[in-house]
Amino acid sequence: MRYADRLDLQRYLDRLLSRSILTEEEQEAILDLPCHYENVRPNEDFVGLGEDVDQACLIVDGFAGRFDQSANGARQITAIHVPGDMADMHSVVQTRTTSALQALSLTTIMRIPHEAIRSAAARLPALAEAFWRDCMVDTAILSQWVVNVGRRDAKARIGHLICEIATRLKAPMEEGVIRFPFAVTQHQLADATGLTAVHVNRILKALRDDGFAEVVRREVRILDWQGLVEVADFDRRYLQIDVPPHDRPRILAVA
Amino acid sequence: MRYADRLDLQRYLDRLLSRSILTEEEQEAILDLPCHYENVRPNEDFVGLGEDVDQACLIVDGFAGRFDQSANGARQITAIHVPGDMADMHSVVQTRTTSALQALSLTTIMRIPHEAIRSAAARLPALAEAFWRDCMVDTAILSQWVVNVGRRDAKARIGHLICEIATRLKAPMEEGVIRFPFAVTQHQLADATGLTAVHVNRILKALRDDGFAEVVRREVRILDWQGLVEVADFDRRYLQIDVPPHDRPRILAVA
DNA sequence: CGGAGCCTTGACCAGCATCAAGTATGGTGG
DNA sequence: CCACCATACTTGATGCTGGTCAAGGCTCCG
Repeated sequence: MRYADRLDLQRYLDRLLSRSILTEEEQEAILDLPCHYENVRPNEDFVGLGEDVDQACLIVDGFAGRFDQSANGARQITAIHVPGDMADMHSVVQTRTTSALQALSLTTIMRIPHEAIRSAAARLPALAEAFWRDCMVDTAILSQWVVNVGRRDAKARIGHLICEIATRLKAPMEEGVIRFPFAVTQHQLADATGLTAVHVNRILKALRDDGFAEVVRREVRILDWQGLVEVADFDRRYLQIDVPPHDRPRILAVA
Repeated sequence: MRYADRLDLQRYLDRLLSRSILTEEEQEAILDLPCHYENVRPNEDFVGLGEDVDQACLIVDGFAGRFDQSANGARQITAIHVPGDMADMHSVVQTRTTSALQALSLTTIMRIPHEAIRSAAARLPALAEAFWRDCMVDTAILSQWVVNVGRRDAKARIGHLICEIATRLKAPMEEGVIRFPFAVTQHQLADATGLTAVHVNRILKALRDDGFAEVVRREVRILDWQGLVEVADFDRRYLQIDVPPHDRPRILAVA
């Protein structure tokens, strides 16, 4: 498995480079991070709530959810992480977790010791800046989730989530249809949108009947992207994908 | 006004010090930040949506809301900032705003040029770390807001917000009652909790009738803290106030 | 003393939750 | 290859939480 490391880290590096400017040396430091792989079964926590962690997790394959619990037992997913996401980079500066990370489907993760991330960030402060910036994109996404559950009706909530994931995965359109694997249950969709599984089922049916999108066998198919974007009130700018280079600030001058 | 600067910056520094370890030199750099004051009237934006900003805003007095808009015109407040908060420190690494900042009541802010913050962070990387960490606390709060609007009923939502603000303000208890000024309208409370102003009014009445808390003339009075905490499902740990020093990681060794 | 904004209350309604029962689907062991 | 089981999905009936619409009252300020 050792050979795969750099390929998977490269995907994370590409993510960083889409928003930050890094020198050769800085890029190399990312690719040299030590790590080890782990497979996580569906509904299994790989980071617990309230734990002290000393590793960060990169999603290699599958989907992970960030779970926040309310005391009455109701679960709420506050983020969905896709391959290439560093799901808890923030743990580097905040080791005590305030939410749990759970695999939504069979998921492969890479654990990277904080120690290695910290020493790289200390040696090359521009890396710390890139990490910080990436965390803030997650925050912008989270902010939109508050809007989603706070102000949109059920159809728009589900539609918005589908649009968001499709955009983050850069799912391509083929013959007018956007497809991507999305192995999450309707119950998990409900936990992400603040609805019940029964109502999610009805809404998916409505989206299918209206010809917007359908979820069949763990795969999403968007049949009418423009229409879905409209009912979902989706505006991709908050995701900050493809920030033009001249809009990428750098605290430290390029060496 | 020049003399007041350091006092107001000291409040922000105290905030940083409660979660990060900073040397004398680093602390001095915070207190030396240049800034200028500004008064903002209620419902006035002091940072617009989609703008490119080159200053960060510290709340000196009053309350500010972070507004995210959905296309159909429904407003959602995604964060409330209290005095001592740097409301948009994240703009240092992300200059294009994805949400607006608006004064909820008559508010005094301090604008601090990014240029000064960046040069301090570049010279003293531990400051960048402290800023990053503080941003992540805001993210943890945001995450709880998703739970709030997604999974709690109206009474718990309002209760939780009141508990959160009381805790962040460190409002003291006097004769069994916790009081603090909270000059926001019921309409703004509705925007923060994903409810309507009419329903907020009814819920406030219910909280009053139940003897938990009341909002009179722009002041909150919590009569039964334990009871309110219980109906609101409030657990203050996520706010990360008073992190013990040994739980404050530092990427860079103390000089 | 008048007006604007905010608060309050009532009547009615809709979106989503809840409860319940039945149907696919996929994995496992024989 | 099939029988079985667990999990997920589907659908219907019913009701509650919170939205909508409307009208009137309070408070502060000029």
